[in-house]
Amino acid sequence: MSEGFTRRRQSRWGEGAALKEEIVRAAARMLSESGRERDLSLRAVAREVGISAPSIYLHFTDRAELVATVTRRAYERLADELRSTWTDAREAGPQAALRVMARHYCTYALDHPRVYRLMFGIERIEVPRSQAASHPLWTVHEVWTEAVAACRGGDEGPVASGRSTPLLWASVHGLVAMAMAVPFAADRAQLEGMVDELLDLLVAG
Amino acid sequence: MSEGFTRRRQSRWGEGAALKEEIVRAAARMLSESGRERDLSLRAVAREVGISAPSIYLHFTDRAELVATVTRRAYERLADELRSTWTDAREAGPQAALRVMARHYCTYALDHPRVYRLMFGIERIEVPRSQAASHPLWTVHEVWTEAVAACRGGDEGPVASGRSTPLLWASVHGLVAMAMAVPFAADRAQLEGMVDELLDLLVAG
DNA sequence: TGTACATCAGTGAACGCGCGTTCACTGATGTAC
DNA sequence: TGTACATCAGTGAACGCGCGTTCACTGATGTAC
Repeated sequence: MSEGFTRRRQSRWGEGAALKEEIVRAAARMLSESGRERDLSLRAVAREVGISAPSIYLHFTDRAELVATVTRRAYERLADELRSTWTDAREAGPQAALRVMARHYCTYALDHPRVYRLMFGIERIEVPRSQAASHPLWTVHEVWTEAVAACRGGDEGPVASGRSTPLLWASVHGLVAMAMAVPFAADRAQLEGMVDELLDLLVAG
Repeated sequence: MSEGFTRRRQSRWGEGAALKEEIVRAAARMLSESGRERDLSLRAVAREVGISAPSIYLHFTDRAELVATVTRRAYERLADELRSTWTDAREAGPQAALRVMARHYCTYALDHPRVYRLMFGIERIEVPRSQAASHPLWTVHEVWTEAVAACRGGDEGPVASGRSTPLLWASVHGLVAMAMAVPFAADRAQLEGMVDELLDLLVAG
């Protein structure tokens, strides 16, 4: 708290919660953008917002709660983007819309690798059974399910009915995750081609 | 370096390199097993081996080099396991062998999540073009390619020839990575079922 | 067989770092009279 | 309109932690004579 650093103005009475919003947004921004920090540190977030580190404790019980909040937002945002992409492309027919949506999914992942990693990185954050049903992951799942269902029309299709969504989603995830894991810059055009091919095979037109 | 802690015996002359091997093995073990540490720390590895932390610098220039060495080993080991699985199952026919191999791939990932994450986590470690060709990743790729080629026989099949290996591998990766990312314990039987289904579609029998 | 010396394989203590978190506090904003 | 007080929104300094890394060193193992 010393040198050229713009300190945030204190909120007015009753508006203390505004800071909570600023904290979450700053954390999300830091993950999306440069993300200089190894992970997401309270002190770095505080610096970004222009407050002292302990102020975060006015709104979050600990680091884990902040991370959980940011993660939940990320799921919701991804689901929103997918849904609107799909809705917008809907008039071109379900297959085409699904294709556009899957591409958008990849773009989102490639554009926000740290955020995507927070959601789908290989590091399970166990959750009690009671909370599992309300996990924000399901909002993303729901969008995929709707899109896939619209394509299948009835109950036929190359994949058994209950499995087609997870199979499709996980496969697309695999393509983009592998592209991001491999130690060379991702070739987006090639990735798109493979996603298209995958869709052709899994939800035959 | 204080309490009940068994210190390693010093190597004899000319056998200093033995320690290097011990360090790498300890690091790999720690990743495979409990992995209490957030990541892999030099001090934790030193504790495990029974040496002082600075001793690591006798064999590695820095932390990054140790991690790189462990990672390279992991790729090689995965490739070895896949190759021998495939070879062993070969007599049952290429399709069946590929299936067994893909299952083994999933088992490896589920059994060594931290190691798998080191190899294929969503965190690109950029590498200069010159080293890209010799990246240990290719040893794994090679095994998949051979297995897929054996299944396709000629040039026909549902997927365009050059893409079938990456498509298949990345999709299987997606299934297992998603199973590991989701906040509930993975259901191995269900995963196997999906892998089978995927193989049926991508390398039609 | 004994002793001085070279070399190898390591160690202990310390550095500065950023971290999550706690604590007693300050200062700004509002309210009662 | 002024003043004492309550309450809210935040802060500064400190804690203990484990980390990667550097440095000057020690002690064991071998060799020359």
